[in-house]
Amino acid sequence: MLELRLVQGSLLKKVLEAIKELVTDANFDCSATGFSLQAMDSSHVALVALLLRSEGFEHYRCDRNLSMGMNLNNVSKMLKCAGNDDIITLKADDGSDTITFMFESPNQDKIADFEMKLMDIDSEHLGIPEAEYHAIVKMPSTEFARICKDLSSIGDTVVISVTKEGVKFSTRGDIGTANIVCRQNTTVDKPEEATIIEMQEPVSLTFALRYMNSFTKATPLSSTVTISLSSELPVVVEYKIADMGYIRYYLAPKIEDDEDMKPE
Amino acid sequence: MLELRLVQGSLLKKVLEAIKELVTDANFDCSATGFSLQAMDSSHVALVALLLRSEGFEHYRCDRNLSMGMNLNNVSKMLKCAGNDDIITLKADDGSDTITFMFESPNQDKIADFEMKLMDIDSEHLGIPEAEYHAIVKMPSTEFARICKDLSSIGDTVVISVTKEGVKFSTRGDIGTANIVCRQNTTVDKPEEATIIEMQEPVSLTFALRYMNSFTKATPLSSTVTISLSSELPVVVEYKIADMGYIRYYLAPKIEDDEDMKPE
DNA sequence: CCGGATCTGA
DNA sequence: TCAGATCCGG
Repeated sequence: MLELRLVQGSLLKKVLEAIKELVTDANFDCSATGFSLQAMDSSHVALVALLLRSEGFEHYRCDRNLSMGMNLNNVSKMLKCAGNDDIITLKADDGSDTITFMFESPNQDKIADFEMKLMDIDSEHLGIPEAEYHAIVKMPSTEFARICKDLSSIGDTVVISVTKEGVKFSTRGDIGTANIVCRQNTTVDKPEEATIIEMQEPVSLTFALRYMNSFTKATPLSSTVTISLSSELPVVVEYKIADMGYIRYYLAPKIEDDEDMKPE
Repeated sequence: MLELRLVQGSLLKKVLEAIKELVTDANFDCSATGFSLQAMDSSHVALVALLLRSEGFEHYRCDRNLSMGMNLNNVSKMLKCAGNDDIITLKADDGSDTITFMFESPNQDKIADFEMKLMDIDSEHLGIPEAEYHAIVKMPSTEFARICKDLSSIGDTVVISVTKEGVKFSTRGDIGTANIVCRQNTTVDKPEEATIIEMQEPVSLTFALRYMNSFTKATPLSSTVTISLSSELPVVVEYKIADMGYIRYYLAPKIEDDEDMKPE
C-alpha cells in the first residue's frame, strides 16, 4: 500500500515539466526514504536524478519498496488536470499494476482521481558516486537559463570556465563567437540573486547546449541552480526543491575541449 | 579604432527589429557625425535610412570612417542576447574584419561580448535630395501601424489622400473596400496623440501595404510617425529616435494611382 | 522591468 | 502539438 499526500501539488507538476523533455519512460521508486527517480535521457547521454524525501509530504505511507514504471508524457497529461493549488495524493495498492492520482481542490469542492496503468521498464539504476568537484558555481536559475538560451542561438556547445573571479560561458558558431562572464557577487539584496563560486582549481569544460537547455526546464523549481564541475567528470546541474530534495542532471563533457579542434 | 557606448541598449535592439525584415545585408557607416545605415530592401523597392548621431552615445570614438557590412539577421541574433536595460558597446579595430558587441548588465555582474565577422557588401549609397513635400502628416505611430495592418487584411495597396481636413487611407480588395479617415486633431492631452497635417496642396498616392507594414516595425522607436507626401516623389515615413536621430523609409508610389485602374 | 499567461503560427 | 511572440499584471 502506497499513499503519498503532497499539499503543494504544483511542485509535482513542475517536476514533470522538468523531466519529460529528457526522459520518456522511467521508474519511480518509492521507499521509506522518499520518492525518487533516476533515468537516462532517450539518447543515453544525460542522466536525471530526482529525490522527494518522505518528510516533505504531508502524509507518506510506503509499506514496501515499489518501482513503478510510467510513461512521463502520460503522467504529465494527468498532472495537467490538477490545479496549481490542488493537493495531490498518489495511491497504489501492493501488487497493483496501476497508480491513482487524486487531486483535491483547496476548498474540497472538487475531488478528481485519475488511474494510470503502470509499465515494466528495465531499470538501470546506476550508483552515482559522490565526487569532489574542482569548482561549484551557484547562481540565479533564471540567469543560467537565459545564458544557455542566448548562447544556443550562436552555437551548439558551451565552454564553461571557472576562475576565482567568475564563471565564463563561451560558444562559437557560424555567425561568430560569444563570451558571457558572471562575476562572483555576494553583495546582493536577496541571497537568491547571488553568484557564488567555490573553486579548488580552475576548470574548463565543454557541453552540448541542447542538454543544458533541457535542464533549465527545472528553473521554476528553484530560484538558484548549482553547477558542479570537475575535469573528466560529468557536470552536475542541481535544482534544490525546497524542503523536499532535489533534481539533478548529469552530463558528460565533450572530449574536444579545445575550441580550435572543432571540425567544419 | 571604433568604440560606441550606448547606455540605452534597448534602442539598438529596436532599431534592428525595425530594419531586418526589410534588409538582409547592409553596411553600417561610422563617422565622426554618427552611426548610420542606408540600404535598399531586398527587392530594391524601398529604401531605409538610419541615423544615430554621435552626441546620443555616452561615449563615441571613431578615428576614421568605417563601413561595416553585416548580415542583419545575425546582428539581431546577437542583440537578442542583450538584456533590455543592458549597456551596449560596439567595438572594432581599424582594419579588423570583425565587430564586437559588448553587453553590460546594469549592475555590472554580467559582461558579455559577442564577436561577429564583417562582410563585404557593395554599397550603393544614394544621395537623397531634400525635397519639398505637398503634405506632411504627423500622427501617433501606433495608430498608423494599426491602420496599415487593418487595411492589409482587405487589400494589397493603400491610397493615402490628404486634404486640409484630414488624411484618408483607402484600400480595395476581393471582399470589399475600406476607408479610414483621420481628422486633424491637435486638442489632445498629450502632444504625441495629436494628428497634425501640414498641407501645401492636396495629394493622393498609392502604395503597397506590404512595405508599409514593414515600416511599422519601427513603431516601438517613437510614439509618433511623420509621413511626407508629394506627387511623383517617394513617400517618406519617418520615426524620430529621441535625442539621437531617425529611421526613415522611402517608397515610390504605384503608378496606377486611380483605384479603378487596378488590374485583376 | 520582469515573469506569467495567453494566443497564434510553424 | 510545440515553441515563439505578444499582452497584461506585479
